[in-house]
Amino acid sequence: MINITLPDGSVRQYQKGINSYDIALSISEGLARNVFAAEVNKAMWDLERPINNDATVRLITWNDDEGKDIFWHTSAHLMAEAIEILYPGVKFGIGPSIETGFYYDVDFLDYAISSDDFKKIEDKMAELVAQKQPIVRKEVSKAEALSYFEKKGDEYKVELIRDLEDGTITFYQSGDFVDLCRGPHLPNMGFIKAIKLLNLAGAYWRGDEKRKQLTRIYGVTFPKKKELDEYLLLLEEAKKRDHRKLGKEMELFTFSQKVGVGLPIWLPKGAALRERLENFLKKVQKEYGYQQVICPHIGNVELYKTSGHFQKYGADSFRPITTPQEGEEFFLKPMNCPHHCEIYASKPHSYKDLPLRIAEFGTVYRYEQSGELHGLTRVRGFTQDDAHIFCTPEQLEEEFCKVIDIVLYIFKTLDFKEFTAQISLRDPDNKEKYIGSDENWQKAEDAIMHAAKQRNLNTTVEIGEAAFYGPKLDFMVKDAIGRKWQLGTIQVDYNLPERFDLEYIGSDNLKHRPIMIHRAPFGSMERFVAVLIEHTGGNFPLWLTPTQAIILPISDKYQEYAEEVCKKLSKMDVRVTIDDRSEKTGKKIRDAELQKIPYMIIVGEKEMNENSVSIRQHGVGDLGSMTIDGFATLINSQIEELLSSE
RNA sequence: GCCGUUGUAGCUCAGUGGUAGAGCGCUUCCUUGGUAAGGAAGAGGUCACGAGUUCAACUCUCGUCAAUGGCUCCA
Repeated sequence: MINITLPDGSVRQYQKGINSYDIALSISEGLARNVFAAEVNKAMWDLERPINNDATVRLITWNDDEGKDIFWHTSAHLMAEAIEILYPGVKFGIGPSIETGFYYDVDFLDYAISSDDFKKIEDKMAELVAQKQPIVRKEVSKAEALSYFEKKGDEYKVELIRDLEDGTITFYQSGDFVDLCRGPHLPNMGFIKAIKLLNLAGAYWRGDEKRKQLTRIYGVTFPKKKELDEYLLLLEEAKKRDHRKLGKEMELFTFSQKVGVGLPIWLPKGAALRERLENFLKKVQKEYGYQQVICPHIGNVELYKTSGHFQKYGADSFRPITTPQEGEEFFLKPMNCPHHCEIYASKPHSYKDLPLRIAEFGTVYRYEQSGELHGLTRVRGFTQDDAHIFCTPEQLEEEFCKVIDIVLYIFKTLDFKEFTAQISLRDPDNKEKYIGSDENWQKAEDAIMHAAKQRNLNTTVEIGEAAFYGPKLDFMVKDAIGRKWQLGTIQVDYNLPERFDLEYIGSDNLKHRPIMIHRAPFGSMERFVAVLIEHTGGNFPLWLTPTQAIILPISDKYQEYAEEVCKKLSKMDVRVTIDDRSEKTGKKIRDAELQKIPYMIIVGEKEMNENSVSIRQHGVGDLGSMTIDGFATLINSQIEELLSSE
């Protein structure tokens, strides 16, 4: 007999050699039906693998993250099996599960494959599911593994096996399809009740753009049809919120081929929205002791040689601008930091001047490969809500905390409720990738960790993701439908102060090197507005939205009164327009609702006589009538309440 | 940059080797209507661009550009 410890701490006795399925069955039949695999002494095991010693066992179902991982990983095998049957001779790369679903990289040889083939593959997968094929694990020696795939002619698997250690290699077989795989897997394919192949893309073998490009097929599966339907609905919802679509519909921004790809053009409504965001941040920053500066859009090549950016990125930048006579070279500004370093260097500093916080909405230009461009989130010209803080080592942590406070205030104001802070540290085994002394790195990393802890941030740590000049903290927010976006960033930099030879006189009357903090709470205006559009679905908060209210006269007879109301409200800082078309009220309401305008003001005979307005709220309905002043107060107090809730 | 897909009216999209279509929007007229679509008429297109095949190309082929889904990249 062996002792099995379950997650609730209870210990049960079983015959030696029992498997996790039978353990599940001994608990309940329902559990046994739903269990995929088990965590045995912290390792993931297949259900049917016998347990011969005392162990701690956690049964894994769909409700566990590991369960989804197993489910989708098995689904990748299922798809590969179907593909192998339909396209004999194809070769397989890797086929992992991903955050939602799975993919498999396939070398389709001479087969021409397109999304039209998905139906065929899905049908074959369903057919295999109906057979409830068992998935069988087999331990093989490295020699056996190599010989199998060499014989099969699959050089990708052979390459993978070469990197593995003998004695750790397992195969998984379903039907005639055999794959190199660590597992674990579902006990059989019968669990996979709903299948959808989503898209198809090129993907380099092992992510190396010099190597062969395989065809990657993405798919998603679920244990219940209903869950697939819900997922597809979510995709629909995401499509509706797409900032590129809404940005066009709401006339916020546009692109022009003649102006150039990846160069967003802000239309009046979008520009006004952006300006409100900028003013909001400027006001906050002023309270935190920042000073605004303005720098030119180009910089002499020497500036970037000093900063080191020329050496690192010069070849991948827009080509330099040269003067016709003197042969000077300028680069379009790809970041604001070197300019700001020169501002610091423009006069001597005492420790009493620090921290110096200089801020700029700085427009920068970066060459991005054409295939990278995406709406407002990846562009070639954008404006950073940038600032650089020059401080003493003693001030670093406090300054860092203050930046976190600004970011938290912004998130709160803009209703981003869920977020995590990703702390990127350097890879200690790869120190040559970074510059600066161990001591400084240690100090900077400690400062970030302490600051994050002090502000109670929910953090994740990524080793090796630091910038080459220092560690950083990036905020990842979850939007209203659960998608993750990277927004603000805070970085600690020991490098640029060194390169620009920046210094201050300390209390000891000696020269010291300041530390620089780079920070952009929004990231960039473009990216932030894009995320805001997708987060709100275009229903911006009242203080930001382009049009806060629209006046709908019941008929042309009340046009004059409508104009009077419009004038009065505008004077009280309400952004209001009039729908003066000769349409019925129902039509005007419908259009205003579709335009996502927060308030509709209906005026007719009754309102004109009473000198009042009838209000309808977007997505809510009729709010009844009130005075014009009353409505302006309603709107302005709502905004005030939100913006003063620090 | 690489692989796949797409490109028809301002927008969303049908369509065919033989004179270019719908809905919405726009203009004009009728209607003056009280909380999600009143009616009629009209304007609007080098079918992304360039070559080729053909008696004939928006349609087929090739190329270019752009958008798009990924990959790689992201100071």
